Amino acid sequence: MSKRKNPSTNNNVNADFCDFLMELADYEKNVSRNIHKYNAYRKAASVLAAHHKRIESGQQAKKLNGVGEKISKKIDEFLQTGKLRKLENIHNDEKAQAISLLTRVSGIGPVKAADLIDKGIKTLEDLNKNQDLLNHHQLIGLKYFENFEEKIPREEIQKIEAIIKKNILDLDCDYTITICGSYRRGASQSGDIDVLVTHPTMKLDKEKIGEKLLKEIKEALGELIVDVISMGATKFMGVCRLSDGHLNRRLDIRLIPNEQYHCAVLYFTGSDVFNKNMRAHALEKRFTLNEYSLRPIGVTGVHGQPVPITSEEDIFDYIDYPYKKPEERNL
DNA sequence: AATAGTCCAGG
DNA sequence: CCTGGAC
Repeated sequence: MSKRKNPSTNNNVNADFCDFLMELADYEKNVSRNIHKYNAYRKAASVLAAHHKRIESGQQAKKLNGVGEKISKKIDEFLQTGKLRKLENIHNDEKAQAISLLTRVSGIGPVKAADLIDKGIKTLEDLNKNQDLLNHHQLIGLKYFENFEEKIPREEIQKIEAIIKKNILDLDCDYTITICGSYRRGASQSGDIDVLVTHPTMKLDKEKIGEKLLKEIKEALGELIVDVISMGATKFMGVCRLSDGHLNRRLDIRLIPNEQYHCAVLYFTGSDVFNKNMRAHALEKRFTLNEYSLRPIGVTGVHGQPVPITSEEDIFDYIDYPYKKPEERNL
């Protein structure tokens, strides 16, 4: 997923509130470094986005779970004046603006951004002149700054998918490959490409095998891969590009042990809200569901052994949850 | 009190 | 080992 994220904005009658709340959220995370305020603003934005009636007053908003006194007052101020003093101040604060810019570079977080600004580095040009201060990931983030903020059209991912599948299956036809994320849910564009791979020899007990397989896979993709951000035993993070006329795209590849593949595909397909709902339902049925497994919870509260899963549908069946196709998981 | 938890880089 | 950052 890309670094810039906004709450589902199609036909959202409260979008203007959500916009300023999300901006305040980013400010709290990146500048104030207050993760709890960040979460609070995001929660308020998401509950407002889900509310299909236009909010007419702070008092109305306050009835929603996640909106308290402070945000309610901000909504009143925004309704009355069309702006927020707090946000105006932030816009006029040079340092805050510089941090907001620098943290848009992949690999630069709030700590690194503050450190750079202490050294007088505030713009992308400054970064370009001081590349010695950046690690490998940050250099790639800078190199592809504009590309990484562009959405990827579905048709392009389809082409990349075909190449990835062909190359990996040529290597060994026993691989199973699934592109997850919003692409699997049918989205017309996505922020990045998230590939899950498994192989019959990838068993839970023998972990060692992963490093070799992942390197082989990366090599097999050849010139599709234009940069590597990180590469471990189970996860590759990098950059890919189709040969002509295309942008550089974020690509992640994860090697998953066999036993966990369907749970991982479910998890990485999302959406976040869908996962949360499904996990809550699992709990009601006394199961615990995560990215790795589905396990029963005994009467004593002890987690049992993972249930054997042979398909994504299995997971739904076990917990009596009506099966939803990936396209129906866009919550 | 606040969502969780893991992977990888780098020091 | 720990921290930062991404997911």
